Amino acid sequence: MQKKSNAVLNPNVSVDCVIFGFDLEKLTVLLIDRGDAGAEYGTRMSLPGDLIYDNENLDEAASRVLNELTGLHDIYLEQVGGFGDPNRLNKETDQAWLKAIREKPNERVVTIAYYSLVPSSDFQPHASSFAKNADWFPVHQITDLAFDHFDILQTAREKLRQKIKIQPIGFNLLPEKFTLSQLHKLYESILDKPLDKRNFRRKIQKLNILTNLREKQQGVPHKPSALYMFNEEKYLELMQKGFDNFDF
Amino acid sequence: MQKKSNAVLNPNVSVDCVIFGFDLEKLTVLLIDRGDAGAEYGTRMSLPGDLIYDNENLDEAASRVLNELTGLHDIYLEQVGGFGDPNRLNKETDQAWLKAIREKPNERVVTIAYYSLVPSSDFQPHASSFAKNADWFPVHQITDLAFDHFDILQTAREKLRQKIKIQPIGFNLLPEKFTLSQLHKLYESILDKPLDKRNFRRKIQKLNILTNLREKQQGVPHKPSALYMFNEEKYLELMQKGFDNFDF
DNA sequence: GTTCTTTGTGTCAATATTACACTTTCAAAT
DNA sequence: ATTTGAAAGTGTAATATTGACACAAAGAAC
Repeated sequence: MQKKSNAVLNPNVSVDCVIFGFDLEKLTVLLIDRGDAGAEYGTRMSLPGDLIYDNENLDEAASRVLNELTGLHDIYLEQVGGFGDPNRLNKETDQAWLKAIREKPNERVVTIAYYSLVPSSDFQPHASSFAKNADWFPVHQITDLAFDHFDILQTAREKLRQKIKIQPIGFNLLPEKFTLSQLHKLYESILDKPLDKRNFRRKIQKLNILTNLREKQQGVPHKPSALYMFNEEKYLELMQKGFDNFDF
Repeated sequence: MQKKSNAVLNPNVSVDCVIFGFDLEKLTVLLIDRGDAGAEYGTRMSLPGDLIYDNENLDEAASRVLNELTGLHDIYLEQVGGFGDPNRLNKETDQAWLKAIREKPNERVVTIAYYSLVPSSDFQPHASSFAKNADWFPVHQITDLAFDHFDILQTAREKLRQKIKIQPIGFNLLPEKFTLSQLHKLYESILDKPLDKRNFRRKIQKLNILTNLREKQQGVPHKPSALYMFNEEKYLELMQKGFDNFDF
């Protein structure tokens, strides 16, 4: 899934990825610091993205961008949609930067945005040899980004909110073993509103898609929590019975 | 909103529109018959679409395509997403047709799909001077289309199903005055499943977004139905109170 | 053993959902 | 004028879901 031999970049179409993570407290996004001097901090940061190759489809292009940045494979990916304002690349600071990296910096580029869900534990920028200028940022702290990426981010958050009400994809953001409190916080972070603890637990338990590992957290300075796993089998059963609403 | 002066077509990006209608019985789609001899009936039909101009954004391009075909303005439009398989235009019959109409028939084209909702009464192809080769087809009858348009259609139907559970956009498919039975059938057509009459009525009435016009149908050979209008004001009130689920 | 912190649990009232059948009103036909 | 056919319109009871709410239990740190 690296750059393909003989493949040519299409000058008019790119993909951009909103890579969501969860630090067990807040929803985060993986951003790249372009490091250009002219731009202010906010607009210096951008989503990872690239022009597409002429022999790859859009999902493949998004997977590639994700893989080139993080080294990860088989990550949850969902399309957000196309963004194609004719002036989306025309901010001065963005133009300066494009001139440095693109053969044809003035081409109009329509981008297809994706979001992906990565267990933060699977990718720690500082420990990795990839992507020295990439890092996780809490979504709440982000107020501006390069190009139209802030807009893309907000749209991706909205899609994620919608999606999680229909499918329990949140598990893709958690380590394999997790506590109900972590899951609770994750739902609150995504939906951006508080959820009653007891009601949340009742509801998620009734779905019957969690396996209680009968294991406890170790070394926490308070009552240790039970650990759970997502049970894909039971989830698929549930879906077959025609379920379509998690509705938290 | 006609072709813009000095504007140039982008060879790599198009829009395609899934234009939904409702004949008061079934959900329909506006398709174009390319009329090419080589292709079988199904694959001869396509969604209306066009390459984008370099100075218009994606929504504008979709509105333009819709307007050029139907003459209509201010129509409900929603993006479905990007479709970009490298081989999406490579079926033989499609290639033959592209050679007849495009300057560069072999260019790779990524398309951004939209769906729109049109009250069928607002556009009758036969009565119109536009689009002599376009017509409404019941979505259920469609088994194949040109390019990847069948795939696009199915994705658009799914998006519409999702959307109507969250926002009462169905009114865009009905004439200004409509009966509860028509609304009922519309929901059944979109969700593709039967809904209990009494429960449907109770639920939609409780939302309190309909105005009873205190008028009756004329000339029907059975008990005439009361006529209703969608009340946008009350709908906006409802939304502000933080409502997000119609869930039929 | 005291303190701090987080886990984990139940009930009740209000609301929402589901399943289900008969009467009414009109036009058309006789 | 009466009958017929066809769709409109209406209520209830049983069940399930939601939302609001508070305190005891478990462990680590001191």
